Amino acid sequence: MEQYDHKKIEKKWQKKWTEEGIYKTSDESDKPKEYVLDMFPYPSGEGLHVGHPKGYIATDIYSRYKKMRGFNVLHPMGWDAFGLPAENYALKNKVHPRQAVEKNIARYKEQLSIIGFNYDWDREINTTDPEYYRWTQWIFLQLFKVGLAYESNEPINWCPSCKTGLANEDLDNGACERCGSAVEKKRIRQWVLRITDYAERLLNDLDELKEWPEHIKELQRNWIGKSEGAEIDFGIAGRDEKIKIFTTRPDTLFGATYMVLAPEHPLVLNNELGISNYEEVKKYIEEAGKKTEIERTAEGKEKTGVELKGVKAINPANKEEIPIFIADYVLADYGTGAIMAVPAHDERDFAFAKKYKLPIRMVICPHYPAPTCPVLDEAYIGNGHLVESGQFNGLPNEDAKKKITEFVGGKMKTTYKLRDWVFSRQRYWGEPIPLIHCEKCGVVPVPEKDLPVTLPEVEHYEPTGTGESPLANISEWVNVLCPTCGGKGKRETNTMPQWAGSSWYYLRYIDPKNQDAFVDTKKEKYWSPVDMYVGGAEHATRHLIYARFWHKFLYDQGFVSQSEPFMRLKSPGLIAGADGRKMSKRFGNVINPDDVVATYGADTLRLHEMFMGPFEQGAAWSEESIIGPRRFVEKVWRQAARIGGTTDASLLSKLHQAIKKVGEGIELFRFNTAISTMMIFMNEAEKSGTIGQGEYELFLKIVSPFAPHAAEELWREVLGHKKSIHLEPWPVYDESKIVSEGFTITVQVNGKVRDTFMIETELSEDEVKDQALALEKIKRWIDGQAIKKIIYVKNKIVNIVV
RNA sequence: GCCCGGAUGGCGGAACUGGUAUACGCGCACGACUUAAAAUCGUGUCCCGAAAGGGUUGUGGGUUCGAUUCCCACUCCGGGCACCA
Repeated sequence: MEQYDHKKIEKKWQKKWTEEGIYKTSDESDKPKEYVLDMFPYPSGEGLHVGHPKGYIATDIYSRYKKMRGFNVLHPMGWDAFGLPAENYALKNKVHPRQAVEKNIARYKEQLSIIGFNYDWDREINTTDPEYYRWTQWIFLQLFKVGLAYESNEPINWCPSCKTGLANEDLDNGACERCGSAVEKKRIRQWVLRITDYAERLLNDLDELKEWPEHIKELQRNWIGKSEGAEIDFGIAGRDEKIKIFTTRPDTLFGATYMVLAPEHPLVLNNELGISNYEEVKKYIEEAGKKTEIERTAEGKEKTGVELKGVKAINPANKEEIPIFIADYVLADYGTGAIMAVPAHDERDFAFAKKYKLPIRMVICPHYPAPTCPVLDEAYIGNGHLVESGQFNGLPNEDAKKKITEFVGGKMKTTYKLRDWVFSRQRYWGEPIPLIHCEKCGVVPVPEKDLPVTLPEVEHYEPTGTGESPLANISEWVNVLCPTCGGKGKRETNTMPQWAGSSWYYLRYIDPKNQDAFVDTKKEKYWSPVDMYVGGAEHATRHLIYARFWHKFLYDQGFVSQSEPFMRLKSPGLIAGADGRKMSKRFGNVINPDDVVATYGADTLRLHEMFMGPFEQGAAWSEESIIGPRRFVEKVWRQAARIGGTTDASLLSKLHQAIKKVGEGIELFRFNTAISTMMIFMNEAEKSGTIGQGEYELFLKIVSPFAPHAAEELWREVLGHKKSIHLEPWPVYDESKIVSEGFTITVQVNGKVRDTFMIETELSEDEVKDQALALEKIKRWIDGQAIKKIIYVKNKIVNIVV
């Protein structure tokens, strides 16, 4: 038998598996289905580093295992290729984004293929393929039809020097990352999706996702940020206008000693209140407008504000006239953009009141009845009973919330942090939004039969400088006839964000070539939902919320059969560079999987990444320890030459333990311990010398998901099997073969281990205790002291308390 | 500031529902094979101690016959969110 040489076998089998089509998925099967999905990558120009495949290796092992367990498995891969990264890469390298994407995809695919993944490439999808984005556009039209898409003027980050909109990500401390100019807010016409209509369901249905990690669900809950409170109108002294505020603490209304509006509050912007110091106010508004969100929200920032002179608000609870301020710590787009300030019971209001010497009135006392209310040196935000609150005095504050709200004619109201989803970009490289602006009919959807609205070829795909998409410059594309009235119309020139294509791609894999529908209903019913979804935790809030939103919408429209898309979710911990920092070209710590495969082989890379530690935990790359998994593969290889005779009972026992534990480990994504179990078996096998062929084959099968190439080579070339090991059933372990070699009883005195002894078979409690007490060492430790009690844990421990 | 993780030998980590802490791997040391080296195999490897024994899972307390595991307080590290009324 030849020596193990990964270079001789890995490419060979990858080719053969493709030729034999062993990874083809059938839509018709009596088997139960299992849909195993990776978050698809966007093919950047940098190529894969060694951290990227971690999740793919896990799903590869998992899906191979599920196939062996008799499931019909769907395990596809594709490309999320629209969006800024691809566009920026193209701009930088002076090629068309399409060409850049094609090149990068080819590179990614090659890199993935040499690791030996079992994707069904017949189902490959690409979000930039018109046959794909046709359906992305179609889904948008369905949203539009029911009123979930609307136009609105939304603020964006605008770099006045580059003349382009910037994502938060492209900001460097409030300035443009590229040119360093201060970034402004600019309002621009945008398409927005009403995701907030789904806030309550997106929140509640998290409870049904039993197999999602709790911390990811928590992230989503915080992102949705439900809070229950009240909306209350404050009058303005001597005027008819009212100012609506939102508060979660209507119980503290009597303690409201001033009011704060966001600088962008419409009543202030339009100077509708007769403010006497408007010049000063205007200046503050301008200052606030210049600041980025980052500056406005910096930690521990001193509160600033300006009083609106000549105007007073009326506290509706006690009719007191109170001053009104504007301050940038109040945000225009949360709640109503106005608050009542209760300095005694809110930390921010407290800090502000101290600075501007405003009255602080305590209306909730922790101890009731309090002889006097203590002087506060910080806000009291806890519970208590009401004081100085008229007829509500003495009520527990929780009970007072509703009562006070009703008393002043307010209403209880739920708000969410979640904001509607700004769904347009003024960029070239995205799906065109399939709408036409008609002079007569307004906004008209492109008829479904005319989809896709394809991206036209342009000479310049750089941003235009006007804030409009480059598509706006192509008049022959923009000017069209209105599909409704036949009159003059103009195409919408905004494109969709990268999130669009990734919000439904998992459905397209089910039926990737369907020309008549985004997915066939029957196939969708069979494959949905995704059973196992693996991808980075950085997508916990955005991608996973957007996809859940679209899925629920499609469910409501009757297009899909399940209300949630992803049943089980796992996030791989990040693989950092050897220096402990994030792998990045910038730090020069990037390890390319191609190099690792060339040196050690794909099987070793796969084992190593899974053996590094718990799957969901991060780890630094270490080239030093990869030799361990490599030695393991070599041991398995060498053992094939020692097949013959029989397998002794102890090795047989280890084998069945391994079958059991490896299966459980894969199910639970505990690959590191699964691998150590296999190593233990191999060590034992080496010691015993020979192994029966049947037993060796069983072991090869459990190794095969981890090291598919070596296992296949041994199975077919060395052992002479005709069909692939990857089509074999998973071995059934035999509990009776897992023979125990007796039990080691630990004897403790007062909880400290003093001795151990073996019992061959299970004995009665009294017999074990007698044996323990008879031990010489134990006798010495007890040394005539009175035994208070003896605790016995079956087959494990005797603890003698003296 | 808030939320979520985490802290175990020289290093990565293991320990099922509270029951012998340090499995497995790396590294290191010694030995076998070899003229030699590599590879491989074997033995050892938490700390103190000659031994008996004692100590040890970030720190300090608690519950328990018994705590890496449960509870309280704190320190440090990683991630997320951020003046959300």
